[in-house]
Amino acid sequence: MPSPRPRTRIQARNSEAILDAALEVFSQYGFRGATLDQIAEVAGLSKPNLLYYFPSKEAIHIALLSGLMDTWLAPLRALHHDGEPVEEILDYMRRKLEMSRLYPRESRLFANEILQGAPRILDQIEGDLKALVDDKAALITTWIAEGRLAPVDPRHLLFSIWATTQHYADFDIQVHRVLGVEGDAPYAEATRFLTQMYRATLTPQPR
Amino acid sequence: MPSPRPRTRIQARNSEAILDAALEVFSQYGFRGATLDQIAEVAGLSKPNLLYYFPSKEAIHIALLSGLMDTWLAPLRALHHDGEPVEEILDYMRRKLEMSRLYPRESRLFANEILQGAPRILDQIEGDLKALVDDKAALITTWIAEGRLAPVDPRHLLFSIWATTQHYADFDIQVHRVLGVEGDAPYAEATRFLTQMYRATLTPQPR
DNA sequence: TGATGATTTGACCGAATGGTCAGCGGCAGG
DNA sequence: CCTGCCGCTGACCATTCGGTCAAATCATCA
Repeated sequence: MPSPRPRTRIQARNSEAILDAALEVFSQYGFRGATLDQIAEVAGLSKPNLLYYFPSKEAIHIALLSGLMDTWLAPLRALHHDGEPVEEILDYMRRKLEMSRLYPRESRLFANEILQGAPRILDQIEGDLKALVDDKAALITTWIAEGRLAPVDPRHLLFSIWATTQHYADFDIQVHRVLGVEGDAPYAEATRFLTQMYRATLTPQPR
Repeated sequence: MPSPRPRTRIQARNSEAILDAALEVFSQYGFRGATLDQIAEVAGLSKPNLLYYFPSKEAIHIALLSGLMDTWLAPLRALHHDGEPVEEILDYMRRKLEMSRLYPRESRLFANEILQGAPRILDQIEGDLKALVDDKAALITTWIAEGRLAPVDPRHLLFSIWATTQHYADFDIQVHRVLGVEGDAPYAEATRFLTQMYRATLTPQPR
C-alpha cells in the first residue's frame, strides 16, 4: 500500500496527475457524477493504476478537499487588523477574486460540495470556517465602532464578497457568454466594479 | 405515448410528483449524479412508472430546465424604465432574493447546470439571457447618463446581484452553519445588508 | 547481470444504472 | 356485463460503475 503522500519521483508525478485529473472531473460533475474511468482517461492512466495510488474514489475526493480548505481560507486569514480598514477589505476582495481567476476548478469543486450538502466538509465549515468568520467579524465590528468603516453586517459582508468573487469562477461560462467575450477580460472589469461597490459600501460617512 | 403535458387528472398528479422529485434530486446531485431510482423513490412511484410518463432521464431534466428559464428571468424582465432608478434596482434585487428564499431548489438546479458547462441551456444563455441583459444594461446606461444613478458597469452590477442573491440559496448550508442559525432569518438580514450596499453603490453623488 | 521491489495492466466481479417489455388490474363507456 | 384502454408493475437486459487480483513489466541497485 503506497502512502498517500508521494515518496518516489514516479509516485509524485502520478499522484499529482491523478489529483489534477480528479479536480478537473469532480469540479465539473460533482462526486457522484464523476467516474473513475473519466478521471483515469484525463490523467492518462488505467483505472486499476488509479486505485494503486488511491484506495478508492472517495479517497481521491477527500485528498482534494482536505488540501483545498486551507488554501481557500488563506485570503481571509490574511485580513489584518493593521492598515486602513476599507483598503484591507478591498484587498481581501481582490485576493479572493484573484483566486477565482487562478483556481476556478477549486472554486467549482467547493461549490459542488456545498450544493450536494457538504457531506465531507461540514465539520470544517462549522469548525474552522465559523471560527475564522467569527474572528474576522469581530475585527470588522471593532473597525465600525471606531468609525473607520460604515456600519454594515460583517458576516453578510463576507458572504457578499464570497458570492461576487466566486461567481466569476463558478458561473464562468454564463459570464463569458453574456458578455460575449473570452479570456480574462471579465476579471479586470470585475475588479473595477467590485472595488467601486465595496468602497462605496464601506467608506464611513462623516456627519 | 403520453403527451408531455398532462391531460387526465392522474397524469397531472403524477407528472407533477415526478417533476417535483426530480427537482429535489437533480438540484442536489446534478444530472449525472442523480439516478432514476432515487427520483422514483422520492416521487413515491416505481421506476418503470416514471418512464411511463417521461421517455428518459434526460427528458425529465429538460422538462425542468425549459420551465425554469422563464421563471428565472421574470424578475429582471420586470425591471421597468419608469420609477426611481435606485429603487427599481433595489426592488429587482429584493425580488431575486425572494426567489432564492422561495425556490432554492430551482436556484441550485440552475447552478448545477452552469457548473457542468450548461450543456442543455447554453443557447438560451447566449440567446434570451444575453438579449435581456443587453436590453437592461442599456436602460441602466441611460439612467447613468441622466445622472440618476452612480456610474457603474451595468453588466457586472447584474452579475453581482445574481451572485449575492443566489448565494443564499446555493450555499444555504454554509450560510446557516456559519451564522449558527436555522430558518429564514438570514434572508431578513441579507435584505437589509444588500439594500444598504446597493443603495450606497447606486445613489448618485451630486458634486 | 541478476535479484527485488515498485509499477502497470487485462481480465474479471458484483452491484447499480438507464431503459424495455409483456402482461396485469382497474375503470370508463357502451 | 363486456370491452378496451389507461395506469402500473415484476422481471429482465445491456452497459457502466467502483473495485479486485494475479500476473506481467519496469526500474534500480548490489
